[in-house]
Amino acid sequence: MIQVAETVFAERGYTAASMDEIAERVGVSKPMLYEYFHSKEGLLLACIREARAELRRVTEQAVAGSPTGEEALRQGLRAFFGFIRDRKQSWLLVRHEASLVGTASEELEATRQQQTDLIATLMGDFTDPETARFAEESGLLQAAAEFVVGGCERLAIWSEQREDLTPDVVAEYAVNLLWGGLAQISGR
Amino acid sequence: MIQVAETVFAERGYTAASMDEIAERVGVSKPMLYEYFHSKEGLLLACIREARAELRRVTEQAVAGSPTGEEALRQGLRAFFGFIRDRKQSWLLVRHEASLVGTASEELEATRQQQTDLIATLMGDFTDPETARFAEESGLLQAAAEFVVGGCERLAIWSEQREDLTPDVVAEYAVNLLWGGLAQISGR
DNA sequence: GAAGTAACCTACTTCGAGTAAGGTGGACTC
DNA sequence: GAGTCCACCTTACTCGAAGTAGGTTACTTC
Repeated sequence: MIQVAETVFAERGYTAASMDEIAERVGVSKPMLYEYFHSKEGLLLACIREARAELRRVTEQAVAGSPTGEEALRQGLRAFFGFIRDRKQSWLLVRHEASLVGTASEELEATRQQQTDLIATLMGDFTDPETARFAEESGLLQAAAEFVVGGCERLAIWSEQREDLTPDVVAEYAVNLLWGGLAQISGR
Repeated sequence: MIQVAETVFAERGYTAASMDEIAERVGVSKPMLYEYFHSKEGLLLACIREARAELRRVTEQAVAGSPTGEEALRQGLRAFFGFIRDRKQSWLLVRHEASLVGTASEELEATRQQQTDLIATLMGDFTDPETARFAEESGLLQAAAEFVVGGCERLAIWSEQREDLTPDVVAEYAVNLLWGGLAQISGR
C-alpha cells in the first residue's frame, strides 16, 4: 500500500498524484486510504517515514564494525550512495520531505536530526578530545555534520545524472573532499 | 505582484496557498494572474526566478574584486548567508524549488548550474594547473562544487535556528571546513 | 462620435480532497 | 439456528480551489 503510494508520488509528484489513482492502483477504495492515513499528507508522511527508516537501517548496518572513523565514514557513504542508486523513488521522497510536508512534523525532524547526529558522533570519535570538546561547544561539530549531510545529498543528486560513476567512486570523492578539504586540490 | 505571491507562498506553503487569496491581496482579480503567469505553477516559477536572480546578483557582487580565491569564497559565502538571514521568504522558495515545480524546468536547472559553475570556477582559479586539469577531467571539480553548494545550503538551514550566529560566523565555519576538511579537526 | 482594443471583472466549469451513510459477511449471544 | 453486533469496505456525495468564457469599462484613433 505504502509502496504503491510511493511509486505514484514519485511518478506524478505530490500535487499531481491523486488519491483516487492511488486507491485504484492499490485495489481499494478511497475512504480506506483515509481510514489508515487520515489525509493525503498523512499518506505521504507514512511513505517518507518508511523510506527514511530504510535508509537509516542500511547506513547504520554499513557503519557498524568499522575499525576506524574514516573507514566508517567511507562505508556509510557507500551505503548511502548505493541506496540512492537502487531506490530512486524512496530517495526522491526523503529528499523533498521538507517542502512536501507543509506542517513541520516533529517526528520527521527528529529522524533527520538522528542522521546528522550519527555523523557528528562519527566525526567526534576520530577527533582528539580537546579539539572535539571545543568543536562541540562552539557548534562547529554540529555545523560540520550538517555540512557533510548537505554536501552528500547534493552529490547524490548530481551523481544521478552520471551513470558512469558507481556509488563507490562517488563515496570516494566525498571522503576525499571531506577529509582533506579544498586545500589538497589547491596548489598551496 | 510577484512579491505578494512570494509572501503568500512562504506563509501558507505552495499547496495551501490559493490563487484567490493572492489575487485579493494583490488587489486584482484571478484571471489577471492567469493572464500574466499562465498557471499557479507559472506564478511560482516567476517567484523562484526572481529570488534566484536576486541571490545570484548579491553573491556575484560580493565575490567581484576579491584578490584571492579563498577571499572570494569567504565573501561569497558571507553574502549567501546574509541573504538567507535577511530574505527568508525568498530563500524558502529557492530551497524548495525542485520539489515544488513538478515539471523540471530547464531554465531553473540552468540557473542552478550557473551557481555551481561559479563555485567550480572559483575553486579552479586557486588550484594549481595540473591538479585542476585532473580534477576537471575526472569530474572531481564538479563534484566538489556540488558538495560545497549542498553543504552550504544545509548549513544555512541549520543556522536559521541559531539566532546567536551571525552570517559571518557561519561563513567562517564553512570556509574552515571547506578549506581544511575534517583532517584539521581530527587529532591526526 | 464610432470603431477598435487593452485591461479587467463576474460568473461559471471541472476536478480532486475529504466525508456521510449505507451494505456485507463473519462472530458471538441466547 | 435466529438475531445482533461489529469490522471492513463501498457508493455517492460536498466543498473548495484551479482554471476559463464571455462581458464591461475606459481609453485611443480616425
